[in-house]
Amino acid sequence: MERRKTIPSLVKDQNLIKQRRDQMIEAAVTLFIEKGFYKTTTREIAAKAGFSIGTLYEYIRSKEDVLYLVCDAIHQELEERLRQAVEEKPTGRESLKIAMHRFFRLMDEMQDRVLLIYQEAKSLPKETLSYVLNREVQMTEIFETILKKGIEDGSIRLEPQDVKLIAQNIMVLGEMWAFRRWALTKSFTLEEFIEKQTAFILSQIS
Amino acid sequence: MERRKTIPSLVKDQNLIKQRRDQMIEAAVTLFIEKGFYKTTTREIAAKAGFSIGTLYEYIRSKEDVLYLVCDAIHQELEERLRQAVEEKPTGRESLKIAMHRFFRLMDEMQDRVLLIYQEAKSLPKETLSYVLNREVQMTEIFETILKKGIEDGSIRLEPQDVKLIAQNIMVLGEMWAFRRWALTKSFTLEEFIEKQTAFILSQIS
Amino acid sequence: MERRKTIPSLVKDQNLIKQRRDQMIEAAVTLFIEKGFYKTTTREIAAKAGFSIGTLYEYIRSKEDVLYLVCDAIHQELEERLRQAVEEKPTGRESLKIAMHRFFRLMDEMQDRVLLIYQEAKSLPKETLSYVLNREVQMTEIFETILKKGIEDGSIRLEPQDVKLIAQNIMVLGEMWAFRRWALTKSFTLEEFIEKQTAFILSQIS
Amino acid sequence: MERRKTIPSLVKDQNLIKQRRDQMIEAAVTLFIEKGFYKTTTREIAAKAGFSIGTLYEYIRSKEDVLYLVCDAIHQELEERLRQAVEEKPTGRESLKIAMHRFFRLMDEMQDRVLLIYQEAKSLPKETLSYVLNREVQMTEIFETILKKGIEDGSIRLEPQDVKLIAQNIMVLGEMWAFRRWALTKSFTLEEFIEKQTAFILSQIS
DNA sequence: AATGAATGAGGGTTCATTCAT
DNA sequence: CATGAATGAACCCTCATTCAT
Repeated sequence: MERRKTIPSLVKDQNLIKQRRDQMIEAAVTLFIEKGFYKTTTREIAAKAGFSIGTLYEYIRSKEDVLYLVCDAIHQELEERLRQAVEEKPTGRESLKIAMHRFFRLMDEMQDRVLLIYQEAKSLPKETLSYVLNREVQMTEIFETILKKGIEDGSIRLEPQDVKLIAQNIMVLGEMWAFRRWALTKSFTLEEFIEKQTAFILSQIS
Repeated sequence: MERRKTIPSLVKDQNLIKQRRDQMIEAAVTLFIEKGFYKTTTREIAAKAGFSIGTLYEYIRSKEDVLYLVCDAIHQELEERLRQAVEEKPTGRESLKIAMHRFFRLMDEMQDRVLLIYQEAKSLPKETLSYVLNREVQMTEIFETILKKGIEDGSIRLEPQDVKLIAQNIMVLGEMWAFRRWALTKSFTLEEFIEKQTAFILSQIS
Repeated sequence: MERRKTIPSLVKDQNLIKQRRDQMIEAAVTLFIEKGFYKTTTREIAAKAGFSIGTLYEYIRSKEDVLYLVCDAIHQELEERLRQAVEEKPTGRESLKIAMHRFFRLMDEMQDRVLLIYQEAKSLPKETLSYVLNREVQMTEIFETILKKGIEDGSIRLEPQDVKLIAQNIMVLGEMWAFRRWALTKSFTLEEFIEKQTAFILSQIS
Repeated sequence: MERRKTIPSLVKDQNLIKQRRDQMIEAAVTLFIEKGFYKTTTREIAAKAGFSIGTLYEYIRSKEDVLYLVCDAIHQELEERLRQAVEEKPTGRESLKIAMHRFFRLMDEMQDRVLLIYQEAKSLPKETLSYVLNREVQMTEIFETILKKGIEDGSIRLEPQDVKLIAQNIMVLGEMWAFRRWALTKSFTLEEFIEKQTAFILSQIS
């Protein structure tokens, strides 16, 4: 499995690296969402981050590094918050219900950033890209784990070979809210959407 | 509703415009898939299309026009082929089944181009973008129509207010194959995927 | 003395040449006044003249040829109308008075075109430029002739060696109305201006 | 009144901005005189100024900015040197005499640059153009002031409403030497020209 | 460690001119 | 004689990256 890439920096102080990179990620996220990766200049990122272009390049090697840091940070947050949402409930089925609700709300809250990674990640160098895709897999695995638990405890009825597919379906239906909110909000509120999609999935696995 | 944009050309002969634009679309599709919109130069497009950069600009005003033409052409093909796939079957349920099968295979065949429009359309000027999004809506409406027919003839059981959601779910599950094939093919063949997803949707409307 | 240049044409029919060139001069004058020589394209000239770019190049060899034709036409008109204005009066002094009045009014009427030749003529190829400058000389000579006549008939008192200078002063004061009308009209009407400047010149030759 | 435009620069160091812009103005003046604004490329300006094209654009936003800087610098020098030439003499009449002499010599010395602003200023964007025209007005006002002083101290006899006209006549007769030197030098030396024109003007206001 | 001036390859676009029809 | 599609050199400008201070 692809592991997290370490972006080299000319600066030694690890705390400083973290601090400066956090600044630049925050700046870049805003700018990338607003104008996209290609139309954002490194100068703009540096300016918004509050330091000079020279300093920017002390902490990264290329503009693509910023994109990687941004994608990584978003995925990080996404995954972290999804994991927090996975509460231990008596049954896998209950866990799944809660997890899906949380996940869907997460997609709503982080809509811009979700869109960002899906639209700009392709601009990453091939090697780095595969790492980012792997984050996807890991997130899906969270649902796989819940599903398996449910199968074991009997609260979920599902062929083992279909676990992956259902997990991916959940992911996709969640991302759907981020991608198609402009169309969906015409007919549903977020809560209605969640209710229905959760019901659909659950009906699948009874 | 946004209607199709007409891109002005310096050339008057409509047949020639169609011919040259077809050439340039074909060239651009290949290049955009390979390296993305921003990393493709207008010169490369012209060269691959078989004419000079000057000629390219006789038929478009800007690079963004090429992107629009490309997105439009892909959507056009997508929609056309989807409509062809919608056969008249005795029941709406049967129609849906066939349509979904065809649609999923279409997503497989046109994977690259589907990815392309989803990743690059955002680079279109705002106004043009809304036209492209509208094509999405129109495609979804094809499934809505089938669903409604099925409700009427009793072969599909579904609350009318959920028609739109199910239609969108179908679309999303189809696009899923284009977006996540790299992950899905590890577990399923296209046919298995189709079988399962169709069953998933049908189980929801029985 | 530089003589009028003949611009070669691929077309043989002299009447047609005159007709087409008149069309293109009229179009070009408007466009050059509006946007200047460099910002006007040959395509625009052809379009405004009512024929195709191909046809344009049947009657000239280069864009500079159009500029020459335009400058020549304006000078032609200028000189012609100035000569018409030079009436035979009993004394040179009277002739001068009338001629100046007419000349100043001419500068008012043809302001745009006068400005045009003074601002764009410099873009002519060197050789052609000297011909255009020569038209200036010829116009000045009109006033020289009148002055000399006045000296002879005693109505004008002026050292012969100063004839050229006074003639040029008259020209310059006239062109002044074309160049500085934006400032002059704040203080004077055309008639006031003429009155005063004529008096100014006449007072010098009494 | 239009005030001086500030051209933004990406560089912050004000001294550096002045230094680099001086270099670029010097280079541009030479080139513009030689080949005109449109036939001079930004690369040529950068090269002649001694830096790269990238550096050029650190100090200006567009080629037109260079033209503005050039026009501004020439006008600046023109006005400065004209003001220096305006010595305090006992009478306005004496002041005027001296000022005209100096002004005419200035026109001789700066002939090329005077021609340059008169022929290329029109290519400035409208807004900027009006600022440049205003410099003209300010220069004319120098002569207006002297004339008024002469009227007050009785050394100049002139209707107040004609002050502006005479001031402009002086300007025009001076510029005449710049514009028509090619014709005038056939008959006069600079000193003769000055002598005669000064006498003409003075005879007007006695 | 931070700065920001300098660089120049490279991109999108224009437009005078040609030439086959 | 007229047309207008094709050409490509050349232009202006951008911006990621470097490096001396």
